[in-house]
Amino acid sequence: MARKKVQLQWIMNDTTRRTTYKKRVKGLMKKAKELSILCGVEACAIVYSPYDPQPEVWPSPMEVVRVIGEFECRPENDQTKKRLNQENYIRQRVAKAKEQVDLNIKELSDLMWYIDDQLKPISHKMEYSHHPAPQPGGAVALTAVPVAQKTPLEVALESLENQILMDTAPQPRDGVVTVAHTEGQDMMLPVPHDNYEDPSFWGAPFFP
Amino acid sequence: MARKKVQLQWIMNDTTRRTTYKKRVKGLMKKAKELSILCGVEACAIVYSPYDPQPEVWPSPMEVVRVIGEFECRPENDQTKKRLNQENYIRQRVAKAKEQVDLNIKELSDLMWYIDDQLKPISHKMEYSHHPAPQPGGAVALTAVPVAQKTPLEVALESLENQILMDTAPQPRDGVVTVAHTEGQDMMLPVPHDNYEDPSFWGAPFFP
DNA sequence: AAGGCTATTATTAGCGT
DNA sequence: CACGCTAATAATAGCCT
Repeated sequence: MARKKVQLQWIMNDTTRRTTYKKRVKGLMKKAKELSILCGVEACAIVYSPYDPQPEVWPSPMEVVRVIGEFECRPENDQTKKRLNQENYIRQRVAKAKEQVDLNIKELSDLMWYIDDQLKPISHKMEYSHHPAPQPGGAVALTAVPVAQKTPLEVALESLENQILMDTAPQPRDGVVTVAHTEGQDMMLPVPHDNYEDPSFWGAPFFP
Repeated sequence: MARKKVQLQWIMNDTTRRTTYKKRVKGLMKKAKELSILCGVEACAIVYSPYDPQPEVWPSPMEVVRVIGEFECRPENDQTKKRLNQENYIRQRVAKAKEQVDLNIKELSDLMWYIDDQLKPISHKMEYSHHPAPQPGGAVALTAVPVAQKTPLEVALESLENQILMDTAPQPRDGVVTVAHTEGQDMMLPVPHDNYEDPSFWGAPFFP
């Protein structure tokens, strides 16, 4: 839709096709995301292509599998109607948001724990006292201190972030291969990060 | 995209939401079809909604199942693991988690604001002083108080939750039909939480 | 190939029927 | 509610770096 109207047919030129693919996949995922948010519906999209080793998906591989499951089982879902109640809605919202926050905090904690673990064999002499291994679900907040303007959580997060980055940046660590993952909900974030190309995975080096 | 720019957030008005849903699902499917034809790639889209007993799919139920099959069988591609090193991974993880937490907190705040707004016309006499409308990005944390064992955030969340439920439960509110939608970001966490069905949900009444 | 940058086309929000 | 009609916004093809 631009400069020239394009015919709905396979694009012969390789470069053009690839470029168009990249642009449109992005646009499609955005549309899916918008539909989901605007109308509060579940949705998923999958696109295979010779341009990416992994299929492009939305909202995430995991969610796709789940949504797919529902599709394949296709049982009458009158359950959806049960949600159409304001009270339940609110309850769910609160519960979900709470879980999310807890999970994110736990993630940070575990992440730090993992980093500590990774650092030990590298530098036994280091003083770790400045950032004791976080206790699942607690350590993060414990580092929080009263500060004007900023919330305790923000302070805690910044502190945690600084520690992690400080501990990590200095020494390059190989052996543990990792990747980024694509995220759904990106559109929610003002920051640009739609370009992560790799789906999830991470064998799970640190979660028990 | 028309007449007026719409914010990326759950549409409160039932009629409007349904109308938008119908239009956008159609548009999404069209986009999927175009992408598939123009670039010669396989793709599929599934959208569940309380408006249709059967999910909206493209290209066809049968094709969807087939495409899905490929996706589920897709083995991990080790090449993707080599793209990023530990440091970048960590940085991204931290940034992501931090953003998530911040967003979730803001969501709770806005949710409370919304509830207050909804309650006003119902009970003007109520004393809202016990839970002042949250200030975007700050109120939640501000309600936190030092408590042993629990983190300030947990306390704040519980407090918020109780207030919301307390204010909501009593009076049934209809008219505002809602549904959940699935969100991505789950894949970030190696911890098991496949059971969360509607993470974020409610677009973002707060994102600029 | 990966990003900007428009000129254009495509999509669609708000209305009216 | 489903449709048709536009005004506006959004997506993006073709170029250039």
